[in-house]
Amino acid sequence: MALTSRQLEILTFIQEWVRERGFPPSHGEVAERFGFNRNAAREHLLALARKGEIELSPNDARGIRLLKESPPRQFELPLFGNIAAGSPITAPEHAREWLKIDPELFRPRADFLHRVDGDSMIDAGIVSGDLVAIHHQSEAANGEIIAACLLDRRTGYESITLKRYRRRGSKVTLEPENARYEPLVIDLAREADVQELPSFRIAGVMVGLLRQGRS
Amino acid sequence: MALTSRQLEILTFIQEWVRERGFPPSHGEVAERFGFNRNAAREHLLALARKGEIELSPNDARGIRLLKESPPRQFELPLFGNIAAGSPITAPEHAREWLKIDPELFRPRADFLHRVDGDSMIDAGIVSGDLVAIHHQSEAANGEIIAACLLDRRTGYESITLKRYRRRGSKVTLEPENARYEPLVIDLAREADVQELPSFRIAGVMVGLLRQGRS
DNA sequence: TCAAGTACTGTGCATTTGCACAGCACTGAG
DNA sequence: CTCAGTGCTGTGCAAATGCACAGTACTTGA
Repeated sequence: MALTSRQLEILTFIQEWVRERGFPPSHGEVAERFGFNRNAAREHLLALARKGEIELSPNDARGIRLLKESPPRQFELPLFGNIAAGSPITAPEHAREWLKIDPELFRPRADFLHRVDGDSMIDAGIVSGDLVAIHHQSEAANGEIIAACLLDRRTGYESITLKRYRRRGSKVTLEPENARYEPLVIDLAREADVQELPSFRIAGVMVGLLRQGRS
Repeated sequence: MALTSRQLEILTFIQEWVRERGFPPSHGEVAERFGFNRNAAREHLLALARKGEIELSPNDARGIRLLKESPPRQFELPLFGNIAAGSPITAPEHAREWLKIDPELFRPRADFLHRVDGDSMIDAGIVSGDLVAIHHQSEAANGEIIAACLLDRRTGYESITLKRYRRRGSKVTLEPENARYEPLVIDLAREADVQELPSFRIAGVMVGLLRQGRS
């Protein structure tokens, strides 16, 4: 049986409510949202139940179950910007936004996304604006693309850049994938003593890429 | 913080309850299940909230949101291979596999994924093995990257390739993004009469890209 | 030994909630 | 014209619900 436009409005409201809060609204909350009586809300719910859209559990507060499109609560991944103050830059609180994407889509699991800025990795097929999926780990194998976390000692700000990682002894090379850019060389031994060079740590390794757009 | 065995029991109970009924249990229902006081249930819920397993909405009946575990059903997209018999190649039945990814992650919505084979689009940052998200539509603007569906009249097989689309009058050019490859030119006017050239249609336009892997 | 955390019982209370019953106005089909 | 269905208002109530406060008992790490 087809829904009226009013009933569809109410069904949509319930679906959104469940997605945002994890539990269904009460009669009163439906009524408040649409500016009508609690009993009107109840009758709408009964109508939606008659039409097979929802199931009502009698006498139970918020006893609404969505039947058709099971509320698609999805996995989400935090997207981080380039710069953040303090430690650690990849804490969930610093997330700019959350994208609905299953972390298990990547192997190993992705822990966060990082938006690429610039063309320094273009020869690896990574263009500006791409979202790189990162698995959080503090070590990497030679040749892997990593999210490197660089600390500017003067300002105290951390920034994340994508680079290909190579290490020989205490010398770490962060290589761009673009002939027009120079590799960054960091000596971990010197780093330990002197406090002048930008400190560096591995935020994670690249496990995938997401591009949103037509080109 | 780790959960105690009792807390895990209660968390599992809530998860099962939500899966079976579509809404969370009340304090009293938790208490009834385990045979203890309503207030004991409340304290368990507070503990689970402290430990980040759930989120409690104050003063709301059944105001429990499950944070960690997410119910199974997610949006999925069909992944098509390169070659398929008969028409239409992008029918869901022909899907090789389904990936858990939200179609609404892309704008406009993605309808299917296509695995890229070869390096003909490398200058657009699309490498072999990438999964290209395609929005199903039969027309495209000049300069857009499309999934072109080519029909081999001799064998009757269709194949999908990714190309940049340009049209001048009845002449359609499908351009690779790699200097080492030649564009494919199709004359729709001639196409209509003669039956020798490979027929072509637009399967959809590219709306995004997904790469699974470290490089 | 002390403090903190876990794991309960027990009481009481203001609010919320589902639900029932009584109406009213409008619409579209038979 | 009638009837069923939709879409509301308004009142009232018993039960359910979250929550605060007061206790008790056990365990565990400092």
